Amino acid sequence: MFNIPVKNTIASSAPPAQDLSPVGRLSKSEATRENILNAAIGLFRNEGFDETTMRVVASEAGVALGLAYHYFPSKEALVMAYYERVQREHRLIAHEKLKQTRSLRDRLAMLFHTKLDILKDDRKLLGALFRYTGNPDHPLSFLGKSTVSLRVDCMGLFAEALQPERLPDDLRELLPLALWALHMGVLLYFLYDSSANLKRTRKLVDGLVQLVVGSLQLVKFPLLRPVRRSVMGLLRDAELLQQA
Amino acid sequence: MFNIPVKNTIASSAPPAQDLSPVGRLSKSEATRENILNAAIGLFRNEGFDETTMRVVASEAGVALGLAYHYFPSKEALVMAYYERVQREHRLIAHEKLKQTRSLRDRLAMLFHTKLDILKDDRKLLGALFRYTGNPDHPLSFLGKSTVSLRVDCMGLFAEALQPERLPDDLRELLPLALWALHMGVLLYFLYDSSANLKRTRKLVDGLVQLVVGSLQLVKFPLLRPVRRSVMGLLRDAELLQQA
DNA sequence: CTCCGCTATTGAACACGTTCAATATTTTGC
DNA sequence: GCAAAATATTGAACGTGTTCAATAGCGGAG
Repeated sequence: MFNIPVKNTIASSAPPAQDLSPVGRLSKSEATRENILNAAIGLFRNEGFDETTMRVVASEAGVALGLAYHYFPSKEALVMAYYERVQREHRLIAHEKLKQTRSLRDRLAMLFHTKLDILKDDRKLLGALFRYTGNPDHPLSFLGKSTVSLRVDCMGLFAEALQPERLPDDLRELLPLALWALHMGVLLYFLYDSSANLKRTRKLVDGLVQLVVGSLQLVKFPLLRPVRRSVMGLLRDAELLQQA
Repeated sequence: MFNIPVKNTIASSAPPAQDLSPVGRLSKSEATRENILNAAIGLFRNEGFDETTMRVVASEAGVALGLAYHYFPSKEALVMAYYERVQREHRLIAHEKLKQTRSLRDRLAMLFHTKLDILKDDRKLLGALFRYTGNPDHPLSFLGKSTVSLRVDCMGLFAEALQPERLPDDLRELLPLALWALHMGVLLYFLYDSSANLKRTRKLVDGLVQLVVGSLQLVKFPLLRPVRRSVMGLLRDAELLQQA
């Protein structure tokens, strides 16, 4: 179900045909799409998501209302497209920095902090992402089936950060999921953080990472293997982890 | 701030003129409100939240569209009113059962399971509650300021369940919040649980409760006091717990 | 009883997200 | 080059949540 973080490496190694034709390397259709998305992101950022109407998005992008719906099935889909960009950028930045970071603690902290760097001015955008949390079947639920790839992508980064550590297999399977969940919690906290420059969120991240790394030492202890087994069993039964 | 379930008792102790006139002990205005709410809940349950229009709610309740908005500021407010009912019912049932339940494990499990009993057919309703998770300032955000009393109420039940246990002070302060958060997580899991009769959610609850009670034994261990202190400090800094 | 103020109630109007049939433009097959 | 198929683009129309000015009904003061 997951472990597909190689996808784009494949794509970038085999350049497609339209690479030369229109502006830059984007086809006209792709350019229009970007246009609309950029207009939307800018407006959402400045005016807020609810305050921005699709009519204004379209007119800001210089196209008709209907065209926005040709490229994006709904207003929230624009936010999801934004988040896909965020994720892509996060992967690019983080993947690079992971190589240069020695300790697990620093690697994890870096992953959290770079994500916050990307999102820091986009609270209003991020908030809209949570709108379908309670609608399991909605294509934009960030817990739903159709957003698997986003989760996998993020978990892949955490797995990479854990790579050099000596870890029992069960933890290596469990931790990316746990860290992804923690990371979602941090994003939620960030949305509610009114302190200047995300001071509180940053501090929380440092504390949590410290705690995670500390607990990890404890949990790796072989004596606790049966406890880990029962937790893994619980999560497998709940289908939060793949069946062994 | 809370503990105000006496409102109508006051009304009935100083009998005004309408005491006999309408149904039960409800004033006409209260009856209309209940009418609209009941119509809404029924429709949400059967047709779904998004599928139900306010016009249908109003006509089902036998009133004009505008009147629904006189009693409820928005469509989602109907769901919040529903959830307040749920919470009240949960308190009534659980408070009673808490007295008859001996072990902590059983008390916690009972709290979770009775809540699920109440909600089991209302997935579609519950889902709408999560709609404003990402809007900190929205009055219906279940993490926001205006819904404090709901959280306090729920945490109170957990505190009550922990009452007879011998616990260090910090844990007594921390656990209700932690259990509330866990309980929200379980509700979210429930929304995504497609197994028959919530089988998976029930099993998850039992496993989690077991895990919580088990960990509690471990965490109570005096040797771990410094760890607890640092966690408490982290949560206080994050203002997730009140300043000491 | 009558007038006044208050609440309950109405329904038309508005703005917005979304749909869709129609039109313009580009691409493809020959 | 040209017809045809595919794609891009338009904007009017629809349904829905929400607002609000206007009306009805009721309870109490004089």
